[in-house]
Amino acid sequence: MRAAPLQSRDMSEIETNDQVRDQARYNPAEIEPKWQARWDADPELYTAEGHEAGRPKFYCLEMLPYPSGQLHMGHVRNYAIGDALARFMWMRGYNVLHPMGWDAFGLPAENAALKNNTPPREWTLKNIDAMKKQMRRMGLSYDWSREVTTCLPDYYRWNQWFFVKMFEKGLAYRKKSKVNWCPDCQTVLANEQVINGRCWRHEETIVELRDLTQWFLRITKYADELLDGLEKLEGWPEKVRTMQRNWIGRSEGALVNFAVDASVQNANADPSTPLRYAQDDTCNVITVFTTRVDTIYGATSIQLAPEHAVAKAFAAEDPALALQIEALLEEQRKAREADDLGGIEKHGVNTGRFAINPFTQERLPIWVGNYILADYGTGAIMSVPAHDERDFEFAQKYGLPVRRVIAAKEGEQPELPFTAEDDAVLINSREWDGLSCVEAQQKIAAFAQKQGFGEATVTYRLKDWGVSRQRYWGTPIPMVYCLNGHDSPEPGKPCVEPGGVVALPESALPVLLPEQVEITQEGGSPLGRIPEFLNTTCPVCGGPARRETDTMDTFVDSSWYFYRYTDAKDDAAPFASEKANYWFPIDQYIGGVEHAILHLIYSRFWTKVMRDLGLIHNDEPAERLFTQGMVIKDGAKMSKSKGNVVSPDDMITRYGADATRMYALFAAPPDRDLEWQEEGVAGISRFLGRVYRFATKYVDVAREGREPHIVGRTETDQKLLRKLHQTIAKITQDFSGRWHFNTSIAAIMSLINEIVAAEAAIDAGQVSPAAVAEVMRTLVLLLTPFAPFFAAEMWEQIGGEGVVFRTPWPVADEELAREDEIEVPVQVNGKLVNVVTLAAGSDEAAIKAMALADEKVKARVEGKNVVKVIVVAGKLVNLVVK
RNA sequence: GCCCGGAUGGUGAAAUCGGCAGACACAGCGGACUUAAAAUCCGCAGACCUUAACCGGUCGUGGGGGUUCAAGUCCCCCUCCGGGCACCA
Repeated sequence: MRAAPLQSRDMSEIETNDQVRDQARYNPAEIEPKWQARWDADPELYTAEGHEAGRPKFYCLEMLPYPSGQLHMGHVRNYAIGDALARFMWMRGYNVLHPMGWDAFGLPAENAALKNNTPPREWTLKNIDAMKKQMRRMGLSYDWSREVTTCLPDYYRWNQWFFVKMFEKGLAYRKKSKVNWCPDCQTVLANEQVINGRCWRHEETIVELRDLTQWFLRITKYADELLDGLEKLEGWPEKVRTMQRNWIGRSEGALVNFAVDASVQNANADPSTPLRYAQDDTCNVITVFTTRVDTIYGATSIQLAPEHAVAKAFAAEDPALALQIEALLEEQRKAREADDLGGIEKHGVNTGRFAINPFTQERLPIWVGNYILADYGTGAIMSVPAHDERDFEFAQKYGLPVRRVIAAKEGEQPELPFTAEDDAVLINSREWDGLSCVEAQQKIAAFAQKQGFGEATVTYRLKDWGVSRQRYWGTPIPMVYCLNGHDSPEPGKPCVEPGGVVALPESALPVLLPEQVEITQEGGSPLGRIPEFLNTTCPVCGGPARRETDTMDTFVDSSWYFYRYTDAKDDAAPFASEKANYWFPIDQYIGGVEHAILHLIYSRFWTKVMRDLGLIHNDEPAERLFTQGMVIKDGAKMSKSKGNVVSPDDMITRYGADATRMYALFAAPPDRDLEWQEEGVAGISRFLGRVYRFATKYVDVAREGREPHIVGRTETDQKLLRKLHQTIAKITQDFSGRWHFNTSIAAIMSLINEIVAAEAAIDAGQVSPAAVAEVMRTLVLLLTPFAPFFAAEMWEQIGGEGVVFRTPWPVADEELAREDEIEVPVQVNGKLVNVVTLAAGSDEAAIKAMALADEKVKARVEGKNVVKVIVVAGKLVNLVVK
């Protein structure tokens, strides 16, 4: 399918066909650059005003892209949606903030540096330039005066500022732990960046676990607030809220201490030892986490994760056991890599040791199980086979006793394991017998706490956010390690303990990323290889110090960028509170669902931290969130590897930006996946051509008709205006409701079909110029959010005043839109028989009479009894006959 | 296994509150214009049966049941596709 030939009218005069010569061709290749040049020359065009504007504000935001250098169709779709909304809101009289920026730190710049020997900064800025050109070419209404580029010091210095603030509040801390390591990225990843055991950027790459000391942000401190806040986010898709709920994974339960049996080992075991976690290395007490402490009388063994400290301690004294535990560990590791942790068969080893149930004083065998996760709860459980499916499976396999402690409902004999807890009642639990499970959970936990060997607790799946990255192209973490050793346990050696870590004062910020750096394949904190960067002085004692060489996760950048838009040039603060408080929360955030638990949970956390720092008032960043569907080609997501990528530039060259954008909105509702079909873009281009041809033909009529003369309306006038106002109403409604722009555009097409059908009537003088003028003027306004170049050109041609997208959105006149006749389908026994036409507003009796008088209906009813007549006003009539 | 989506003509889809299923397009077919083609304009178009043709009829929104005067839409069961979570104690 080729585009319409981009020839001018002059050329077509060579043709002999008069009709072709009369009709001006729609030529986006001429129109779009012309308007783009005018708009680019007017930096004020899309500038959001301050709060003094006196109009209601509207913050419309699309997720900022990574500057890869190329827009893809997903971007086009995302921005076409956002731009339509922003333009609509402008026309509705809102003070609109519609900014754009660049998520400009990250690994691809380093990879490109290796490949092309181009410094990351240069490569990135060049890409930004190229993509900005593409965006301008698309005609997007961004306020470029607020552009944010996260890799520039005027932005990332505030990342550092926030980091120091968080450090001071105890929200940023260093700890050694098992972390996810991507061998491809050569760096650590946060939990959220590991998808099914693989790197979020490398689908094929299995993430390894390494023990490293890393910086963490205490997102878990806000776990409950992040969870509870989801309830109030009614403008967010339920899907995203559910994903975040799952991710936070709040679970109420209890910790209980089981003393390791002193008669076998550890004579000092003391059941009242303070509660401890698996990571601790003393081993005379095992703390288990359970959500079913009510079943504690049914516990028949203790199960430890293979990595549990107590298991390790036992292994240290027993080489055979050590080998077996090592094997279990290896199994877990393999299963994790195969992404089938749930699939491995449960088994374990008996350590030969015992732990004492503090409620019964019973000795329970201690096992190490391959199904126990070290990183959830305490890494140790009490096994209650009667009331837990996994424990049951395990107990069956090893012949461990199964002891029932929950009664079934009366009359029921459910099989074990019996896991229900609703109105079930305890048995075989001594003084707790007869209590409901829920009651028992509370009372038993309270009792354990009173006795000092347990407590009620809450655990989360959510872990603190690991933000250290062993990479160059990111925000330097603004911390130093004092070599003088003040606060350090061993003077003269680098401080690695919390006491020796020093945050840089605000005056020392930003810590600039050095430009002259050798990027190597190995990664691994290249900053450590630059002495000028590494060596510094301690801001506390003035002695020699070493800088932190890790950089921050790039998700830090995107966690608060949208606040910076409100005050992008501020060099005294990340932003002025007053400005952020005017614009926030974001009224509409639009982006892909792939960020549901990455960016979207981090930025909610960051907002809460900023609120607690007193910078802002809002609890949540965005009032409403919209997640658009993917762009598909030949049934698969567009990707280089599948070779099904359609280039936006190519589309724009062939069909124009307007047609490309409009197709992205027309081909499917925005929340669904969209199959890209080039024929469809050609169709939209044809549609615009139809409008163009019609409009240019009646330009003079439209101009003349602008003079208001009071004349009676002809019948065709009425008809056209009715359709026009119905269309206004339809589109206005689509914008405020479901955003089904596909139907909005269909409505405009339908309107054009009717207008073109009336062409003969117009030529015959049966349509008044005023009506033609109103129709044309309004039609152009309706097209503005979807095809801004086209609308601007048409607006100019028909003599519209001012800038088309600052012209008020048309208001539907209900009176004009009302049909004077209605068509009422008549059914007999639910089957359509005929459609009768009658005056709008006819009462039920009139509709019924009309229906019964219809010949076809009569024929159907002949000789039968009309049992019932259902008249639905304005909808239909159904006769029930026998 | 659990939790969300989704399944409608040859294709993308529409039907927003239970009321004419298939709007609007794409592809296709027929016609007009043209020496011809492109472009453009007009028209046809769910499937099947019946008919020379008109007329007419039956079926039809993944499958099966139900509620209702009336179901793509509500209820129950099932299949398939996409996404999320998953030995989370």
